[in-house]
Amino acid sequence: MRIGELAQKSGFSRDTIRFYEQNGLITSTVEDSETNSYRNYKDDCLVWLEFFAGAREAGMTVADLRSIVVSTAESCDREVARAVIQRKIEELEERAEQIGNVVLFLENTLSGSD
Amino acid sequence: MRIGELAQKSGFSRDTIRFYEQNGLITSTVEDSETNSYRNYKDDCLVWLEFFAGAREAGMTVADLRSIVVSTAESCDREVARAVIQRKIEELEERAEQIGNVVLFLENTLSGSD
DNA sequence: TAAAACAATAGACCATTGTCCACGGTTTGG
DNA sequence: CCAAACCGTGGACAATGGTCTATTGTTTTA
Repeated sequence: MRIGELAQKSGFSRDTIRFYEQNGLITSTVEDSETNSYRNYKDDCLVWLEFFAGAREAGMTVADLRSIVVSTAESCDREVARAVIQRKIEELEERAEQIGNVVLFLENTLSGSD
Repeated sequence: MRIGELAQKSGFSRDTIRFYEQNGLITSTVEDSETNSYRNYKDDCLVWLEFFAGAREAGMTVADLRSIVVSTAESCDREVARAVIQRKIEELEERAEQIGNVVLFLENTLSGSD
């Protein structure tokens, strides 16, 4: 599919998709046979983008996402991928714990304001 | 206390503390009686900074923190403060949920890579 | 009392994460 | 066939969250 369709389906702007592609988060192909230079995106780009949306919300950076994408690439060692992802999971769990602490602090602030 | 002590105790750099102060996250006083223009920070600045450290980790922005600080100021209506903080708590809980989703996706990626 | 350590201010500078714009080429609908 | 809609590229611009430097003044300490 072309970028417009991918943008529409994923909810990201074309600019953001190009930005992500420039940063190695997704890849596309350009058919030599074409007279244009339009990029073609496969369905798995959409799957990744859907993941990215949640992951960014969850506080992962573009660099984090790139490390995950790279680690899951064909060429990559399964164990390496496993380690990278496991590390990210741990970071997220730490973050979730931190959120719990902050919520407690805020709830305490609320009850203390009585 | 002065900025150096606050920096040492809080773990933030002096620059960051000044940045936070410029952005209304903490306040200080300058004694007229002093020959210098050194700022004095009260103990509650340290409490706030400790909170900020966790809150930033949890994904809250400086603007978020300012809204909380402002809402808890003496001059502010208790109900307004309550509403602001309650809203932030909800945002954090949404974020925590999002993190849960991302972790699931990643765990799925791991098991799918077998 | 002199050097070292500390402080204030202002402004430059940096990475991150996009967005917007101008320009020129391509495709598509009517 | 023509206009509208689409695409690519490159570069400017912006907000966020700091960091670093230069300059000048103050305090501490040996």
